[in-house]
Amino acid sequence: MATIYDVSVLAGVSLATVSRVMNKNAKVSEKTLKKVQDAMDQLGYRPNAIAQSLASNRSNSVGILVSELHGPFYGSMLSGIEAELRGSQKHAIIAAGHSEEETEKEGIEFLISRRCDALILHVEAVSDEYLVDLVNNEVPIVLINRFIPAIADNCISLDNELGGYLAAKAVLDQGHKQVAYISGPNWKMDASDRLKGHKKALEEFNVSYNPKLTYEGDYQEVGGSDGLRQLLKDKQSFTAVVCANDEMASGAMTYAREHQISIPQDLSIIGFDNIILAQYIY
Amino acid sequence: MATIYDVSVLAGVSLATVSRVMNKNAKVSEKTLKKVQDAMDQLGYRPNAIAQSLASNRSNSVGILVSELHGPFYGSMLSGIEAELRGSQKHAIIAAGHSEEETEKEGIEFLISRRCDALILHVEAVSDEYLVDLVNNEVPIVLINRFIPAIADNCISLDNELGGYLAAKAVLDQGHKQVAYISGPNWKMDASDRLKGHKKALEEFNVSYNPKLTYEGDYQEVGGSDGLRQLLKDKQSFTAVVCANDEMASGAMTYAREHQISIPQDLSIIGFDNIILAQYIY
DNA sequence: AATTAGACTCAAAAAGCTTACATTCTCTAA
DNA sequence: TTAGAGAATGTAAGCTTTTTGAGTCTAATT
Repeated sequence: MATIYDVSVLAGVSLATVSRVMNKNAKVSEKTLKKVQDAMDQLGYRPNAIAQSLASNRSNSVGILVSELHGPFYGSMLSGIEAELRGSQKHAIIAAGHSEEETEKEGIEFLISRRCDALILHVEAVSDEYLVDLVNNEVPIVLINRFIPAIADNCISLDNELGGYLAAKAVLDQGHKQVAYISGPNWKMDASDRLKGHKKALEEFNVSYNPKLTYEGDYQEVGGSDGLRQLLKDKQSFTAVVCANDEMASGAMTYAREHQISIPQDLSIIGFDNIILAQYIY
Repeated sequence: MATIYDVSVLAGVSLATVSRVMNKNAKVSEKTLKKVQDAMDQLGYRPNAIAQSLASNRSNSVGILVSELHGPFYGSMLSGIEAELRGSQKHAIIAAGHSEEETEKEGIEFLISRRCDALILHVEAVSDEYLVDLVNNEVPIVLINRFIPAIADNCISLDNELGGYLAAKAVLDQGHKQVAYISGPNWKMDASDRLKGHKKALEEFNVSYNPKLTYEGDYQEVGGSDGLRQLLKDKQSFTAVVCANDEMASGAMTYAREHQISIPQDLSIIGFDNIILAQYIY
C-alpha cells in the first residue's frame, strides 16, 4: 500500500507538501496541488489513519461503552451517535460493559488505550469515585443516564424521580387507590430513583406505600411476568401496576393476557421509557 | 501519560526489554521482570495502542459495517461479534451503510484506512464486482447475508430461496389456496430470492402465482400494513399472507387487528426471521 | 583457566505521518 | 535593478512502539 513517501516521490515534492494537500491546512499552489493529487490517484493512495493518529496525537475516534449492544434503548443510542460522528469524519469504537464493574472498567481502560479523543459512557456498575477520577484525568467524557453532582457538567441524565412520580400520578389521577409496583434492580440508581418518585406520588395522593405491593424486577421482559405472578400470588388486591420500564410492562401484559386478566378492565398497566417496542405491543 | 521510554528509564533497562515484558514474547529474567513491572505500576503506564499498531502493523481491530445500528437483527449481530472479539482481546470499529452504495463504500474505505485487521460486512447496495475486488485486495473479509459465487468462501449467508419456499409451503400445507405475498424491496438479493422460493412452492402445490396478490414492501413495519391495505383494496380474495420478514408481518397483523380481521380465523399470516421481537407480538 | 552454549539485554532502525522552523521563490515598489 | 515582504515549499525532528542483529553474562564443560 502506497505511503505518503511514494506520493511525494512521484509528485516530485516533499512529504510536508503532500501532508498539506491531505490536510488542507496550508496554502499550496494550484500547480503543486494538481501534481500531488494526480500522484495520489495514480497510486491509489489512502492515508494511514494509525500513523496520522500517532503523529498528530488525535485519533478521530470516540469510544462508546454501553451495557449491551442490542435492545431497543442502546440500539437507537448507538445509531444516533454513529450518525453524528460520521458527519464530522469521526468514528465510533464500541465496547459493552454488561453492567458488571470489572467488565466496565476493562472496557474503559481499553477505549482509553486506543487513544479515543473522547468517551461516551453508559455505565452502571462502577463507582462514582471512579468516574470522578476519570473525568478529572485526561480524556473528555460524557456520562449517559447517570448523574453525579461533582461532575454534573459531564452528565446527561433524565430525572428518573420525576418520571417515577409522573407515572404513578397518571395512574392515581385515574382514581386508582391500590397501585402495585414492579421496580428495576434497586442497586441501579435509576431504579431506586424511579421508586422514590413513585412513593412521592403515592404520598401526595394519601395512598400509603405497601411494600407487599412491590416486586423487584430485572428490567427485562421476564421480570414483568414474574413480578405480576408474584404480586397476584400474594393475594394483595390492586387495580393498577406501574412498571419501572417498558420491557417489564410488556412482560406483565403478556402474563395478564395469558391468565385471562383483561387490560384495562381488570387491571391497568403503565410502563416507563416509551421504547420503540411499545408500538408492537397489543 | 507515561511512555515505554519513561518506564525503561525508571526501571533502568532498555526499551526493548520493556516491550518484551509487555508482550511476553521472549524470556526476561525474574529480576528484570519485577523491576519493569514495578516501574509500570508506579507510572500507571498504559501501552499506546496506536503506536503499537503502527510498529507491529496490526491494529487488533475488526471493522464492522452493517446497514443500521439499531433494529433487532443488527443489534444481536453486533452483540455477538463484540463478545467474541473481546474474548480475543480485539475490538470492534463500527460503521453504518444505510443500504446506500455511496455510504457503504465510504464506510468500507474508512474501515480500511483505520487499518482494521479484518472486516465483517453486511452490505446491500454495492456491486458484486466491487466486493470481489475488495476480497482479492488486501484485508481479510467476511460477507454476511450475501452470497457471491466467485468468493463463496468469504460469504456467510442463509438460503433465502429455501426460506421463502418453506414459508409458503407451511401455509400451503395448511390447505390455503389463495396466498398473498408481501415482499421486501426486490432489488435486494435476499428479497428476490425469498420470492423465488415462494413461487417455487406455489408451483409445487399447483397454485398459480398471481402478481396481483403480491405487494413490494420495504422490510419495515409500515410496509406490512400498507401491503395488507393495498391487497385488500384490490378486492382479490386470499386466506393467507406470507410476509418476507417479521417486521412486515407485525405491521400486517396490526393492520388486520385495527380493521376487525381476526387472525387466524379470517386470515393467516406468516413472517420470516423469527426475530426477538416476535415474542412481543400478540 | 579457557572455552562455549545459552540466556538475557541493548542499540538502533523502522513504521507513516505531522509540524515547527528554515529556506527558496515570486512579486511589488522604490 | 533590487530590497523586502509574503507565499510556497523543504528539512528534519518527533510521535510510541516493535523487532532484529549484535553484544554481554553466566555457568557448565574441558
